[in-house]
Amino acid sequence: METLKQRVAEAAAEALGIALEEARSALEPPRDPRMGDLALPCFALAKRLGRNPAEIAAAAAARMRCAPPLASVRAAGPYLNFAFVPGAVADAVIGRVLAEGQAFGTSRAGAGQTVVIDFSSPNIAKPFGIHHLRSTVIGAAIGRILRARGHDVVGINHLGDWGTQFGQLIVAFRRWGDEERLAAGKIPYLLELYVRFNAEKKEQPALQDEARAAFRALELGDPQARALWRRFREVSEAEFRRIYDLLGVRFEHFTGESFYEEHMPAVVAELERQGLLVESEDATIVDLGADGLGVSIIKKADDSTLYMTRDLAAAIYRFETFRFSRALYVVGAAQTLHFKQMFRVLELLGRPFAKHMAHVPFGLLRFRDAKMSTREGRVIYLEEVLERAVELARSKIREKNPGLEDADRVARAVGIGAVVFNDLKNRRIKDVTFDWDEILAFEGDTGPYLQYAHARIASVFRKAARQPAALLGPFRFALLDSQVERDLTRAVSLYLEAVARAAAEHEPSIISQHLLDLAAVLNRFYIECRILGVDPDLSEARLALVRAAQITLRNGLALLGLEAPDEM
RNA sequence: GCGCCCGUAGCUCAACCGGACAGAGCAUCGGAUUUCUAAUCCGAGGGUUGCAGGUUCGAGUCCUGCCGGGCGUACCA
Repeated sequence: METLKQRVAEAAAEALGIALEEARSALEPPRDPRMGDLALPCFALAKRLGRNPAEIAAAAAARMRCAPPLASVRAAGPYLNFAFVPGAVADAVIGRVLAEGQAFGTSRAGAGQTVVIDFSSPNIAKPFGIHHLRSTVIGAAIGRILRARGHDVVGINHLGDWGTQFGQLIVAFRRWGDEERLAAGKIPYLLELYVRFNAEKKEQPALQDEARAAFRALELGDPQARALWRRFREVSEAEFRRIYDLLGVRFEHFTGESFYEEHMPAVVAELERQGLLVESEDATIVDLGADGLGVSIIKKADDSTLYMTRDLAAAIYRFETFRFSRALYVVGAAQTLHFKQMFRVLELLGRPFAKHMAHVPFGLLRFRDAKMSTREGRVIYLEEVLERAVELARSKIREKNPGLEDADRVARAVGIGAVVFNDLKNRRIKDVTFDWDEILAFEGDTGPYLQYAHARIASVFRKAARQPAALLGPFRFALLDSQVERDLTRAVSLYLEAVARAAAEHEPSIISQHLLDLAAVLNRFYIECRILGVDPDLSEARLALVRAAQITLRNGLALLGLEAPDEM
């Protein structure tokens, strides 16, 4: 495809009298594929020459020699549209996809660059709720996308395992807790204690002081407090790992905030040494008023730390450990100010790597009845959502494909795929409203829709009793000149661009949207074109085409964290 | 109050550096299955892109103001 584009750029540059590079960068795939394979808008040139863009396009079209692989050059208003001879695009793309297989879509663009991604990061002792899905799934997808671009990716789960809330839990457990019930009830039991604490706090405000004191003791290393805290952490981690297994999410580092505890004093001392610390209202702060960022609290009035202190220590630690060229924080948009403050404080500390850190925000999860407060114990467990989705997938399989071997595995892939894709489908900054019907949908723009398109192609190969690997060519791609066939070829070739953009923008939805488009064309093709039982050359060419589309779908789904079963 | 984000069809959303008639899914209605899985496909209706200005050859996209919603705004994360 690149060489085809190069050929057009050369011809266009000559006809228009512009630089080759200019022509190259101006060439774009037309929005409507019926306009051709490439288009060159003449607006910029028209402006420079002070002439009408449509005239320029018309004149250039008349002047251009049109030799294969170029089939036609047409001026359409201010656009110069190019179409290749039938099969030219397929020749350039399909063979490559078949040869590269699961490497199709990967590159070495980011080779030698380490990217650390902080994502998921749930709080221990609390349920892994549906609201943790976003950071987990978006962060994991960005990690896989960057890895596909050749980056060294370090995924870090920055567990919320430190802070006043553990003081609360320690107090609650001492007052009302029971080890046996903890062993049996796990996180829901811890949640129960947490909820009770928050309820009783309303009657006895002194409890909050007690909790603060308990956290203070924890920070000072009180053995009893430590032991309880360790217990909470164990219980939580075991449950989190189970969820990550279901989602297929892996971390290179599974270290919570507490890990940075010992690194905090040095950071505070350095802030002090550089004269950045100010006492204010009994707390210790960095004043960022000059930057319009308010104040950043480093230590509370009682000298205990906050998450800012820990995040600063973590950032420095991560740079010193990984020498990252980029550090990403996949954290909700509500924390934008926190990260702006943090990056600024690091700059003030004279850490140049601050410029290579970025907050990758995403929109809030909201609920229709707006009463999903963890403090009140109203939570939707992610595991429950996943289980329901898998159960629904299982019943669909019973209905549509009763003989399916491996139905359990497929039900898991499809059910979980539906939930995961639902969160990656739209631009991450959009808020999402939790809706059972939507998250459990298997039709329309959904994960199962993509998986279905993939499975249909696998089914064709089964029917033909052909091993995809035995598809050797040469192929007569010139036979693939209907509109759907060209559209499908185009959708496959545009995948590369989608991955590149998704990586650059840290935006998995660009891939999601492209795959939806690809699957839609593929399904349309499937209805309109017979693959088997037609002229042998045509059949081979179509097999190659759908195989390429299938590989592309599978690779894209893998980047998003979805499996692509061969049958469903 | 101030700051940031969002506002596109009844609902949920697309629309790459501003560019060719703003596209999908859901829902509604009507159709397609002796042929490779109907978790699919085809068709129909449905839009003053929140409002008002501005910049530009050209604005859903950029700028200003306003309206609506959300989040944040000192000892939670």
